[in-house]
Amino acid sequence: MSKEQINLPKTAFSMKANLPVKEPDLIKYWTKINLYGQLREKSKGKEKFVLHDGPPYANGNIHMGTALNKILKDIVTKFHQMNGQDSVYVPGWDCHGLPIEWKIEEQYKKNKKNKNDVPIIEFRRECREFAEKWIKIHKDQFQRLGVIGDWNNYYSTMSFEAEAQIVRELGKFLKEGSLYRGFKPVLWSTVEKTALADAEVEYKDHTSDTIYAAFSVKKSNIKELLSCDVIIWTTTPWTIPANRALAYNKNLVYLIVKILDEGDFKDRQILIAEELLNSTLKDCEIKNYKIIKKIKGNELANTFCEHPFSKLGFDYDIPMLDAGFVTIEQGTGIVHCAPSHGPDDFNLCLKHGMKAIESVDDDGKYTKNILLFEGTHIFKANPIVIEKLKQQKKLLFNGKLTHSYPHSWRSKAPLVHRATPQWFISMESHGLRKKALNAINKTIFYPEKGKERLKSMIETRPDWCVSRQRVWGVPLPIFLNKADGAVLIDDEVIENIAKIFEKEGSDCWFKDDAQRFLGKKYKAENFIKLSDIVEVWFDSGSTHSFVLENRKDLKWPASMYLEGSDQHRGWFHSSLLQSCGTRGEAPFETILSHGFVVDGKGLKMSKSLGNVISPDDILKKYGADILRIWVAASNYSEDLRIDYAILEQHADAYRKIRNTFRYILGNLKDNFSQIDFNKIDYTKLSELDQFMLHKIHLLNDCYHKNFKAYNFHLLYKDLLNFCTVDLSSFYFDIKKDCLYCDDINSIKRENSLKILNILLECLLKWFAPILSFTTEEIYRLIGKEQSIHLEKFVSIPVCWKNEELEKKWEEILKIREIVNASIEKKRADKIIGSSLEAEISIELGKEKYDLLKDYDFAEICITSLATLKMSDDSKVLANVITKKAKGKKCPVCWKIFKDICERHNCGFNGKKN
RNA sequence: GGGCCGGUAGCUCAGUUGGUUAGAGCACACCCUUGAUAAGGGUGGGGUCGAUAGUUCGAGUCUAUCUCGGCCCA
Repeated sequence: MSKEQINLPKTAFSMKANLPVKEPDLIKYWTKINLYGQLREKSKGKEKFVLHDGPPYANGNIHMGTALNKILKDIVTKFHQMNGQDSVYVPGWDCHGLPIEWKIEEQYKKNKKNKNDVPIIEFRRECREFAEKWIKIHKDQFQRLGVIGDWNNYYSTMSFEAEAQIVRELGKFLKEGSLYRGFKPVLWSTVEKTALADAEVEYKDHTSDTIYAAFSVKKSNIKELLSCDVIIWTTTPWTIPANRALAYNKNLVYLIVKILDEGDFKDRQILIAEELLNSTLKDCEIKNYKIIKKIKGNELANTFCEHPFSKLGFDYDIPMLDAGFVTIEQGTGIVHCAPSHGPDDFNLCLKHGMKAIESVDDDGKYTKNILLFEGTHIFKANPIVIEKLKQQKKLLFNGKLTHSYPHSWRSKAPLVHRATPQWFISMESHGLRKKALNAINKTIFYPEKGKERLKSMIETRPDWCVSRQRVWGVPLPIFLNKADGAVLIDDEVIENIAKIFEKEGSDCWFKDDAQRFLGKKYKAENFIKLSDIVEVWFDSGSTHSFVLENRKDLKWPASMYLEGSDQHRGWFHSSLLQSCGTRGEAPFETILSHGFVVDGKGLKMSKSLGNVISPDDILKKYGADILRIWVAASNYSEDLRIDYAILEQHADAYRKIRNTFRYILGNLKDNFSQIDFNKIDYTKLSELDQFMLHKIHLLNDCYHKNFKAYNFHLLYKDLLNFCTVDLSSFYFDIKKDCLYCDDINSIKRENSLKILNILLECLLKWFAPILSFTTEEIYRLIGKEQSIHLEKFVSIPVCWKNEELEKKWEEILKIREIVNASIEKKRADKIIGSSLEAEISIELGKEKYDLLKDYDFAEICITSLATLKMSDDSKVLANVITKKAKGKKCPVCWKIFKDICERHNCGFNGKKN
């Protein structure tokens, strides 16, 4: 039969992808051939591109956000590798910190074990094992996504090497003098004499003393304020002795009110927020009053008050400061600030150069820093404060309030905010803020808006608190002189500690004698060894030093940091500060930040909404390549939506791409032959083939332009459109006739196959960074010796660009559309079915006719016959008349001829003569 | 509550310095094909550009307010 005479496509490349089954085999292949090793070997000496991995926390299964991040990193890495660079990716993990401590404590609880009975060393060992366990799990999960990296030599913040380097890095700040001892309020239990983390706090009802206290105005730009008392309301009267400032909100409206009732405040003027007037009057039982003046909040700038106890020795200025945290929910619209006793207070005062002091000791007693109250327990101080306020005629009113209040989850005792000794890195003392802002200016951000975001955070952030009163972390390598409390600053000691940590890790800090760390120069008996640990953001902020600088295969600074947009506050931020403080420059040249994964409606994923999709679900149902398409097709500069409808759409697109490959492979019978692009005899090709080469050139240009701007979603869209519009519905559709029906030795057919070979190579390489598995599957199928990921991008000869030809073919395509519409009409009228049943006549204006008269529109429009006529009307675009073709159908090429099909020389009996 | 970012067809995305009737692909519907066949081709429908008000001869684009959502902070 006729089927034997034609060249139908044949390929081993299955239509069904079956990715969940095939992908793991490809991962095994990559491991077997040591792909990562080969990549490094092959790109020795090439320009390095180092995407430095932001370490995920070694805890819990990966979620969509992590998957997105890793796939984006892999896509970027592969692009640069194929672009001819040595693109190195070393994955890492963040291992110290509270969340892991909690996990271990949780296990203790289950086993009825008391944490305090467990030696620190034992506890830390369990934390380390926990982190190790999750690194192993993550490693498999990340590799399953198709991520290529140095999985055998990953980095971790708990490696001995890392712990040692973190000590050295801290040493630099210590030596410089920007690391200083200060005080910062933390939630403190006076019963357990310990600080508590947020998660260890329970909120329950507590009855507090409340006071309305008066701060007399000392200096102000507003005349009427000079004889006025600023009224504050607080539930912690015991913090009044530590007061240093008053906070207002510049957006509120305030009133000066004269009190007419009998009492301490008769005929005195008070300042409160307009919106809180009524509630305050009611609370304080004020009946008669008069409003004197209305003041806008912003007019309160540069106002200073005196402390209510100023006559008792508290004789300092109390500035009024603008603060966003002042609201009209409760109180008077003016908030009393004691920097040692509240985080808001602390931050606001620090911003204005007022640091917290040690006002209360471990037991809860006032220190010598608080006049009149030294030695008094804060929980017994309220009545004394109230009494003294009364004496000074500064108490407008006092009462009780039952409200939600933090308590310790263990002892159930009420907690207080208490300034404790902490270690800070100063933003100002050595110009850190300035250095960091400078470094931001030199950094390229994708998308650009990231720059402003990071900048505004650095501009306003307070000093960096790097100490934690915890155990699972790198010890703060600090000794204090017992005699005068001075910090020991000595390079030799730091280096000695680092050397010891390098050898055996930092556990020894908690069990060995201090003398071991001090060396021979100092006597341990004269020093106090700190037991604080370094906050984990300093750990991960230091990765550039123990990863980028220490490894020969990497470079400093990194070419790129790539993380979720939350890391402007996190890793981008801490790395920038750490590096600017120690090296004066950012550890990255560019920053790429991506949005968050949300559900199909744009809502965040949560268990309660039931809209959570895990990477594992997708891998099982669709495979990693579909997930990778989702990443590539989404605009990462905003939030990325995902649900099963969206995934289904991408799965459809995948099928289209897969079938594009299948068509090519089928017609090549899986025999790919490498074409030297520069040796193509361009002039011997048909115009249609030349047009395809031009399209390839155009697409390649856009591809590289989009890759350089990291616009993957535009790049992917171009590729997909090329497959559907240019190839499937145009070039492939037309070429079927030639490929199936022309003589195997015909030059036209041979040339077509050349184009298919070129297309296959281009498509494989264009798609390889995204469809890492499928392109490799094809590479295996066509018998390539090496992995696709070892290849470089194609280089397209400039001579393929042919704009004149493009103009002409754009016209032809327009005419083709008109022809299609005309054929469709006849089809709807049931006159014809297949387009080969049609014969068309096209009438063109003179100009177009002259341009196109030699083109075979039967081939272009896939009809049996096409005639061109010149229209009398020169303005006519194209008039098309479609008729049912008369004659008989050639059993080989299915075209309809009046007499015989010359190509197949057949007399319509299905046999060649 | 504050800061920043965003809302264009069912979906993923385009939309230059404000300027014709807001585009593409997919999905959908209908038709064709049965020699890419759990494929392929053709045609078509679908948008008050989050809402309102304003600036302008003219607004998806500029301004204000609101609303919904996200991140960070509190």
